[in-house]
Amino acid sequence: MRKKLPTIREVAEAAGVSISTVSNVLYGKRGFYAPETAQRVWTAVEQLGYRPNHIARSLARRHTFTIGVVAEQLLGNVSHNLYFGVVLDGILQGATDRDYQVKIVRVPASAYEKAFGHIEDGSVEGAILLALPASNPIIERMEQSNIPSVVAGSIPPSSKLPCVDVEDIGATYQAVRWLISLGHRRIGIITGNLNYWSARRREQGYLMALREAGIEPHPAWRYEGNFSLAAGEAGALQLLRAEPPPTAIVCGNDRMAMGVLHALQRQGVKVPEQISVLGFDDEETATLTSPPLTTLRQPMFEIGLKAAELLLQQIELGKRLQHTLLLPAELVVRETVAPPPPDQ
Amino acid sequence: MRKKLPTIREVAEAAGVSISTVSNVLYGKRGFYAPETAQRVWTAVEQLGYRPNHIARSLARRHTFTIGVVAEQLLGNVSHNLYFGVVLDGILQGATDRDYQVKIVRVPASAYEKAFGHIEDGSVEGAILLALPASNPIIERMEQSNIPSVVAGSIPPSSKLPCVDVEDIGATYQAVRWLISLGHRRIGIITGNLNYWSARRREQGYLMALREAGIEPHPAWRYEGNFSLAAGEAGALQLLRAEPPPTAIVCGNDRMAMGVLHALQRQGVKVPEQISVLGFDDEETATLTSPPLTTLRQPMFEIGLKAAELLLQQIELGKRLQHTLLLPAELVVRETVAPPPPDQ
DNA sequence: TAGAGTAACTAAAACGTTTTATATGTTTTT
DNA sequence: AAAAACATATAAAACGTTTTAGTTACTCTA
Repeated sequence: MRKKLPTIREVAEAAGVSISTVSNVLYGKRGFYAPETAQRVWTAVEQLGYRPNHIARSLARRHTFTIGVVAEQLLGNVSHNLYFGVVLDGILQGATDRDYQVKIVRVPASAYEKAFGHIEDGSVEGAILLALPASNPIIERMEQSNIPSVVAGSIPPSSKLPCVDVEDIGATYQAVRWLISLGHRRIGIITGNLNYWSARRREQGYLMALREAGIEPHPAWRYEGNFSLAAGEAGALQLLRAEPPPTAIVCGNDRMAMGVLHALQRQGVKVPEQISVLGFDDEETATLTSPPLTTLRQPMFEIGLKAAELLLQQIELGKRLQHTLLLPAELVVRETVAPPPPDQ
Repeated sequence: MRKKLPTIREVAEAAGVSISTVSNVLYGKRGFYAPETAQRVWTAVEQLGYRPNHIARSLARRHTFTIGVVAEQLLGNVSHNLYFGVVLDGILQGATDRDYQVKIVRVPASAYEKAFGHIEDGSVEGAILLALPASNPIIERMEQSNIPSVVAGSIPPSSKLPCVDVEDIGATYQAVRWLISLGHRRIGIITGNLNYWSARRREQGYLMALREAGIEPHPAWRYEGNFSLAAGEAGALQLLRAEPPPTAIVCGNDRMAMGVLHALQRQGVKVPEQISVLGFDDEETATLTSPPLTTLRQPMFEIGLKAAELLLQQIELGKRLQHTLLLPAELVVRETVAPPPPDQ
């Protein structure tokens, strides 16, 4: 079905020159050619619709101009909502800006060896590990290999790989400090899936702020969720059963915060009068909850963009940069946070 | 930085055989080898950690085992919410199932020629056009080329390309018939961005049902949106100003339906008592609106999966299949639709 | 007027594979 | 004992480029 693409040989023939001439004319630089010759080459190229074969070029130049993106899954049960899509978009931007192409490989933990093959088969000059859960063996595999790599999002702290992420700890720490300054003392947390280090880090920031204020975190104020709506609802119900219940709930992401809001509303608990709620991400629909969600905005697109840039830098410099870039999160104040109700 | 990967030549040397022997042993089939020789090859492979270079193989076999995914952007202003991510996940699934790799190329309408180069450079055996707006010149470009292609989602009806999509027209038609059967006569619509044919088709289904029931669509009951929250809000406000206003509003997607719900609530309009609202997509958060959104569920993952399968079929059969696969949408009845209020 | 220099172009090697055609022994058949 | 068949292995061409190292034919220079 597919017509064979014209090759450089056919162009050379059509223009009555050698193939080296074609190549040299096409990419300038080497050698000097008579304008008339160059013209003949160009018209032959035009006429045949010639386009250099990327595979052959890659082989000859030992340069594929392609990076890989490694993700466990773009979406699924552990709904990281739109995170993957947006970060990926940033990566794509960063790569195409520098004329790199992007191959994406899905790495189910169960088939990581096969997936790793798609990375280590010479088709890719480097890879971005996109928000992988700590359980995925591909992380260690990539570390051992000497393929230039950058992590975007969640990364185990043990990893030596350069990384671009949001400033989870600091952002949560600051936000919880703010809650404390409003008068909250009983502050609960619904974490994301702890298999993701971002979830752990957000909890860490929360704990830092609590400890700093001399508040002992209470186990009944903690629920281990998984970033899903349902986890938010379940978590809210459980935290409500604590005696006394928390006056504020910080959530590992917006999705769970929405679940919390929903559950609280059904229980007749007023937000923010009785309980304050804090999200993370700033999804588009965070403006739509009632009341609108106060949350920490994560610069997803930029994470992808910067990760791509950092990777390309490494590739071009030819050495591993030990670099960690933490982008700030922005506190977006809406209406789910207020001072706690007066104690009775 | 990156150690050179071991080549087949080094393996051959280590095993004391020729490179043809290594290749033949590795991929079985051709020739017959003494078990002892084969063993030597395998251990050499093992020891050196040899992995065939995908680029070189592609060149030699005239087969890249790679497909391209062409999208304008994964997300952005025209927030197609999580659509791209989920469909892409399906594509990835379908491709990896058959051991194909996936290259993804972003095609801003402004730079479509350059992007097209990434597809027509021989690096890809076929392409999936992912939910492109009609305005993107890449569509026509792909049609003219003879690269096997499949459209996933939105496609202009003029296109001859095989396509996998949700059954936009039928689903909307049925749903609007249902509204009519409940007693609605004044039914409004907030369309998606008409640059996307899916938006047009949904409107078409709506019009079919209206005309069939002898209802003349009223221009004041129509708002041209763009799939965004804000468009939903704006649309609702405009439709409310009609005299008389519609008793039901069908929306081009859930995002806009959420905007509608929000605006209606602010205006003190009761849903579904005074106005019914219908969405499209069934996002996870559709359960969370108040009241929970009645909507048409679109099988996004499956669209991607089937598109990939169809493309691989075409590639392997070597001919263009003139196939259009429309997957059914499922009506998910929640609480935003009810019979219209009695006329006064 | 020989050598050096230069302008314009090209042959051939290289990239790392697959695959076709062939070589080299050994065994079996006639 | 020659021919055929078989088992095992390999040389070399091919894939479509880039790039290195030339070559050829002029034109200067001394």
